[in-house]
Amino acid sequence: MIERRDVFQAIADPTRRMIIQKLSKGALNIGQIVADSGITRQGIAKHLKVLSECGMISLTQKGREQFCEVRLDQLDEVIDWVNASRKLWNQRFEKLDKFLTDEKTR
Amino acid sequence: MIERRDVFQAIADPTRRMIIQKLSKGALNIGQIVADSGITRQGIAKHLKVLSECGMISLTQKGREQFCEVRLDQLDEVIDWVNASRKLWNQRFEKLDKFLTDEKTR
DNA sequence: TATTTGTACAACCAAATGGTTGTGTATGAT
DNA sequence: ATCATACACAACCATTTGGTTGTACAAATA
Repeated sequence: MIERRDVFQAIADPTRRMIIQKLSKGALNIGQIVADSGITRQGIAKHLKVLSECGMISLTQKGREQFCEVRLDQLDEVIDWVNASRKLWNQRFEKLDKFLTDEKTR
Repeated sequence: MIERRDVFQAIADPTRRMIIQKLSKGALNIGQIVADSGITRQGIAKHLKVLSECGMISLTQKGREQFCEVRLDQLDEVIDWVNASRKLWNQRFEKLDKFLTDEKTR
């Protein structure tokens, strides 16, 4: 089990998805993310570390506060993968179709 | 840590993504999935269990063979979540825009 | 019938995960 | 100067994860 750190893993955890949704509404400091989350600041910090390592968020120091901004373009990788799977799925019977067409016209 | 079993977790693992891609080209039995995967049949079986519990694949007994078929429509949930996040992101400055417009027309 | 094939089940393992508490340390406000 | 705030770092913990080996068994095939 190598430590994987990619967007798929980033969005695998419900708490991290919650964080992403919160940040989608605008940048927040850590305390604001913690508020009403039901888990400790340290717990949130760990999730932020993961999100940061995946390039899903960027952090900016501002006085004693740390502002988090989400980078939603990273989610393109997920969309791309899903679309690739669907493309394969749609092409799945093309070979058979081609074979049957050839059969008929031969 | 409650045992989560959802589509996000299903696609979090690279091996499971590989399985989904393989199955996107058409149904396969377990042996065919194992071939060239680099991991043991038992390892694959565990991943198939997860995918099955997430509703990502359906299994059909056929003699002594077990055929796996992928259910790509389950991925809609992922697409929906990504789109929802992006919508929030786009709406993020609407309130501010509205405020500025009101300011100007007052 | 004997053997190979396709699979299932159980136990085991190290590492990762998702939390916690406890402590220290800057920064900003009173 | 004091105190509250916002955070970082470390240690700890139970559970999950992603594999492995080993054993057993039913279905095809020779």
